Amino acid sequence: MSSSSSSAKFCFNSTCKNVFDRPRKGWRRRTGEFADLCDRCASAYEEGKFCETFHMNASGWRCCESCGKQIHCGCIVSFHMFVLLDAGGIECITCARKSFILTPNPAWPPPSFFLPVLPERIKDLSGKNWCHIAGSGPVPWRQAPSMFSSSSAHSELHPRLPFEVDRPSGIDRLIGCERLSASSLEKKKVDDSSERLMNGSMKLGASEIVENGNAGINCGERTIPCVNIPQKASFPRNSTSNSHFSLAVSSTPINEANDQTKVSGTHVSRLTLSTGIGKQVTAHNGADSSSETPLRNGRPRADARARNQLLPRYWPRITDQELQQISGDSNSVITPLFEKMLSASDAGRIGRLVLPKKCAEAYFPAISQPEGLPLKVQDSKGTEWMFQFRFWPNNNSRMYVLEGVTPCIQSMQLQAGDIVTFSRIEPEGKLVMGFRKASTASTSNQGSETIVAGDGVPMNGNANLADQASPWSKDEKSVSHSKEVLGAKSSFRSKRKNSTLNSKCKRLRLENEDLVELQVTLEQALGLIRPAPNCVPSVVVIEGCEFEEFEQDAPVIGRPTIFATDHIGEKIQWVQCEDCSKWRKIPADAFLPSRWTCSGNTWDPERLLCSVAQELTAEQLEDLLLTNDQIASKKIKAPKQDLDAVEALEGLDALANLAIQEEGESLTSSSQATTKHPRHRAGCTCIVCIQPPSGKGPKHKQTCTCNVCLTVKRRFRTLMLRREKKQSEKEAETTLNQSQQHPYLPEKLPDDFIQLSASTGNGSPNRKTVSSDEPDDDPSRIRSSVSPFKGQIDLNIQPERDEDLSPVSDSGGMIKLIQDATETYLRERLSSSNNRSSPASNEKQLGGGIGQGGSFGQGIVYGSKDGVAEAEHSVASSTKPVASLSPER
DNA sequence: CCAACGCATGGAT
DNA sequence: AATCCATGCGTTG
Repeated sequence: MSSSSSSAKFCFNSTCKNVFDRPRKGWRRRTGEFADLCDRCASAYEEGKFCETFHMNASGWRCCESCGKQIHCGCIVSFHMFVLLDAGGIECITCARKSFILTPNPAWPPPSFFLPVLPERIKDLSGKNWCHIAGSGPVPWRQAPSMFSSSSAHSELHPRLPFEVDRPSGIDRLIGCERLSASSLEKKKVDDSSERLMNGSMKLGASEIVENGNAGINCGERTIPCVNIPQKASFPRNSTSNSHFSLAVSSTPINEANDQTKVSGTHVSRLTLSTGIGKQVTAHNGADSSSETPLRNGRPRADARARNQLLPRYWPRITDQELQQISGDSNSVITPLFEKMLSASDAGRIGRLVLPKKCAEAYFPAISQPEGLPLKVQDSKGTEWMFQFRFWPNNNSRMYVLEGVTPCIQSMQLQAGDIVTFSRIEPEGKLVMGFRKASTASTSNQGSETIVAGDGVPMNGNANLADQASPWSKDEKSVSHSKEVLGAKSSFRSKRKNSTLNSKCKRLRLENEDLVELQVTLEQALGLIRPAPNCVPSVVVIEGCEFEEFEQDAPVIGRPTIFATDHIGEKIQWVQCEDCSKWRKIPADAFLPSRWTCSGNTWDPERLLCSVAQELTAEQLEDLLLTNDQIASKKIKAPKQDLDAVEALEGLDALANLAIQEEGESLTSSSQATTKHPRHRAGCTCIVCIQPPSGKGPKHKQTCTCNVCLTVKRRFRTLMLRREKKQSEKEAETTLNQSQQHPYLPEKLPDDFIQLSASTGNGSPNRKTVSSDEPDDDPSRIRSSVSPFKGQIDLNIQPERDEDLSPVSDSGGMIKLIQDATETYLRERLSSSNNRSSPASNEKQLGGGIGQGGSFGQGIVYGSKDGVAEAEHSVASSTKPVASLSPER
């Protein structure tokens, strides 16, 4: 756009236009080049008087909320000299540094984006290097806005920057939407800074305007451009509209685009989408800004301030698509408020969604009584839900919860780890709840996936809002069908959460990438498992229930289908294409691979392509899914008379889930524990996830010798042995063993232990049928073990926790189990003279490994059911040893 | 006995 | 060190 740089012969200062022979460097432009200024302008710039000199009459002068210093917030020259406050107003960079503000607008870019850079950026701020700030590196959202701020003065002067192009439309749109009140609009004029926020930022801006309304005006006297490094800005005054900034951004040239990206994480996605022109997207953003504030909620400005402190994890990262889906065709403007990853509790049956305090206080109605009040929330499909927004007194504080969310959660098929987003539709002010499934990869049903780039920013931001590939229609009833999710695979990473997964993290969180959107009943899951070729599964009978056990080779996992009977009474199955989500009819006896697409529909050549419509009408599908769900739930409840059996079922269910998941993608070492509870994993059916919150669910005592526990023990042992065996075999092929006795081998091993090793180590018994109390399952063995662990099996232990895993504190039999298994493992290794690992490593296995808990826990021990699941899972997919259990790995 | 309620606890930030 | 918030769990109906 403008000529400024090197080749320019005219002063870049549009108000000057002097011709010069030897340009002097001014501020850095977004392109990375420096504005070439004439001597006079350059001097002014260098002296920090540029704005004062050239923009005195321009709008955008504001006072620092802290020190009162006046700053021209409307131009590029000084854009980095201040930050926008969420609550409105601005703060000069000096004060900002002192108070560490940079709190992102809730509706803004992912923290990951800016946070890390923040400090540096601040540093840069004082420097006149725009590039650093806007161009090359992440820019704190607050500043970002400034880039787009409009300085009334300037449009005429400067050649427009690329990103300015679209603004007008944005503005129009904004106005059209009536998002901004007259006053706010007016303020905009005066108050550039507030206006220019992009996306989220824009919202901010808007809010600021509304909230502080006068922020900009306060400074009335623009006389004293207080700020530091005046640089020249060049934005058309119109650009003020908040919303538009994002648009503008999108149209920006590459460099600038990049900058933008950095500027606003959230936007990024939008920008991407709306590359060409600001679309509604923009509108959304912009709109938001205006609406977002406390005003709306009738909250005092103080609240707004509080919002500034929203934790990054709650920052909404709604994508354009999501926004569009929410707003549909309407002219509504969506203001993303916040988002939250569902915890096990949130997603459980309790029906209580814990709301981040700050978010609740900032965006939800103020409530003074614990009872709170009913809150109507619309989902992305337009369905309205009524929740009770309330709080519990907690530590002199409050804990806000949304009660009665179960139906909604189920409707959206959400699980722990999924993310719910709260937005507000403007101008109605309605709350909208969207969601983003943790898994994305092939979630065809959603028609969108959210891939998170390394930086944590959704790259193609899609439809988080659910499977509504369709524009929202108020009439459309959202129906939950667990089946719909069956094909879902998880594959996206959430960098955000990664940070919490370090070793220090005792409670593993559900990582998006690990999430499995599988919700199948035991039978469904088992039905998906078929014996591998040439493998005869043994059958385990637990409390009258028979379960196939694949001890030799991992079973084959099939794709979930829904069995039904067609109109002519013929038994069929319905299966959902992983790519297009369409449901296809296949023969009842067909067994599909876990990943199945229309192209595999060999039974119906006419429907080999995803483009071909599905036979089922929406209604039929709904019925089908509903029916399926009902059947599934019945099946689960049926055997409830026997707790143990139930436990087993649940465990197996989880196992099945895991197995299925694994088939889709290898299990990462990280656990799929839900947000905070190690026992909860995708598919977890523990008390929190599937039981009432009372905490009275059945638990297994350490001394429990129920069939479930025994089975767990046995299977785990089997798993370990099998794993070891395989590994040994592998190693044997490539390595000759040298060591005879491992110095760290326990001196004394139970006799039966050895037997066990010998018997199971060489080959798994191919039992046709085994009862849970078969010899090798003898729990007494474990109890009598010499192991330092005195505890009995406690299926409820939290293996993830170091303390639980340490010999000293171990209270769980599972630990014991692990210990035994490990010993077995070592023993076997030794006996087979297959000693490849160094003493040290072995030691680690024995002690450190266990102590670390994380390792074992992740792979094997989780609560009773999970324990079973894990073990089973491992057995089923014997090729997938638990990471930590395998020293060689 | 089950569910739901709501406060308490304690890990994480 | 304070606060947040996920989950536990006692209490109540």
